Amino acid sequence: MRGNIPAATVARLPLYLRSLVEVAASQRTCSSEEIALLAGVNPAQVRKDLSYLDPPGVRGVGYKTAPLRDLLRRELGLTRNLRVAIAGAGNLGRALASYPGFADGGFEIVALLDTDEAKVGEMINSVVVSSMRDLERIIRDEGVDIGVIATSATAAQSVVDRFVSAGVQSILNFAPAVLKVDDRVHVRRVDLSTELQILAYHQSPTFE
Amino acid sequence: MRGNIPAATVARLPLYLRSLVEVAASQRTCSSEEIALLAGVNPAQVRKDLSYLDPPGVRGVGYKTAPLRDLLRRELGLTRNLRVAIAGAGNLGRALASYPGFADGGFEIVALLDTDEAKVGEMINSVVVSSMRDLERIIRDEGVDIGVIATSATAAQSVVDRFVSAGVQSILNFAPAVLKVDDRVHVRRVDLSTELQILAYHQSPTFE
DNA sequence: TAGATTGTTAATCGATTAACAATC
DNA sequence: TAGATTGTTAATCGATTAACAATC
Repeated sequence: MRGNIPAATVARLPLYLRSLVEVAASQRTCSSEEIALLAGVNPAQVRKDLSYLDPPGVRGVGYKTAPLRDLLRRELGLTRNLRVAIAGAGNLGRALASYPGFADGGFEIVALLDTDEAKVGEMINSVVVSSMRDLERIIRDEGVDIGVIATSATAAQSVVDRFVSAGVQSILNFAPAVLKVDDRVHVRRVDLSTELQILAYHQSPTFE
Repeated sequence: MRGNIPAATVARLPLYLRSLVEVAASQRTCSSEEIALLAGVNPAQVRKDLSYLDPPGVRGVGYKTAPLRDLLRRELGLTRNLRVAIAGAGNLGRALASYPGFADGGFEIVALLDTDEAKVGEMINSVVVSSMRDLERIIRDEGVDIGVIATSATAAQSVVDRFVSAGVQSILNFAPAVLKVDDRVHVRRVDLSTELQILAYHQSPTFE
């Protein structure tokens, strides 16, 4: 049942989970149509996506809200309290370390690393900045599951190489760079300037 | 020629542009294979995508680097110096205001808004924080093209409604919420906790 | 039973890519 | 001319969604 869920479906599961958390407060069951409305997708899409997970759905009634929410949490691995290290304690790294959505989702920021020794020892949202030199030791000692790259584009590749060598298999990359990694490593790219440029396209004078 | 470019193609243009800026320093021409390697996509994809733009390609030789770079800049609308307002001067809003990739891409942050009057007047990267109450006036006076939502999820919908009413047609949403807007408005969602949750999926014990 | 909604199939849609003719 | 690489077609692949049988 696992491992063959399409990537596009996996990417929508967090959206469904958010919708269910919202609905769970007031309803014991909810329909694919309600979930779809909150998630901004097609109801058939919701049913198809959920069907991969053997969901607690009852024909003619809907999905049992709380059990479906819990199923999604389990499937996404959010019951495991994953440990996150952030490389780069610049403005972005600091903002990420303080981002409430991370802690809410069961993620724990266990390290914030920077090459600037002047920043080492500084406290940001109850995480102490460590030296980038200690990256390997920290990953091992802290049992880091996920690495976040909030460094410059030039530093990004070497940092990700060190993360991967030390055993980190999941990377969230905020640096404006395309990282080259082993096929087994999962990289997700969040590229702020790319996003703005895509919006800029729709602003072009010739458009519409 | 414009307006019928597939969304998936548009989303890759910034990646090609970045590759070309890199290559332009040392090469007068470059092949689809070189661009593909740097952008992390298939060479046929590159040729197909560029073919929508009537590119400066020469069979047997490659694309003329500088003209192609400039064409991409024009197509993306980066020659227009677009004006950006950021709603929310929390950690994320501040980090965005200071993000070098924005200024580099020809985007100008012209406003940073917050409901907290204590923050009003504060200076962040040469932008003064304004009161959220003045949103409509600022959008008009400053000629804002793109709105960035860096508020809480609860405030996001009302802020985007005000942006849209005031004439902003392009929105970059960092709030963990699905915004409901008119079809003509372009919204791009950057959801940090969703990205982490997708990575978490690949960390699940049952996976692989 | 009538009404509702899931689960699933099959059709549609769109995006990716292999292949190759055009041509520098 | 031989070699290279674009531009484009057609095949493939995968994702979305309409439709409906199953069933509460």
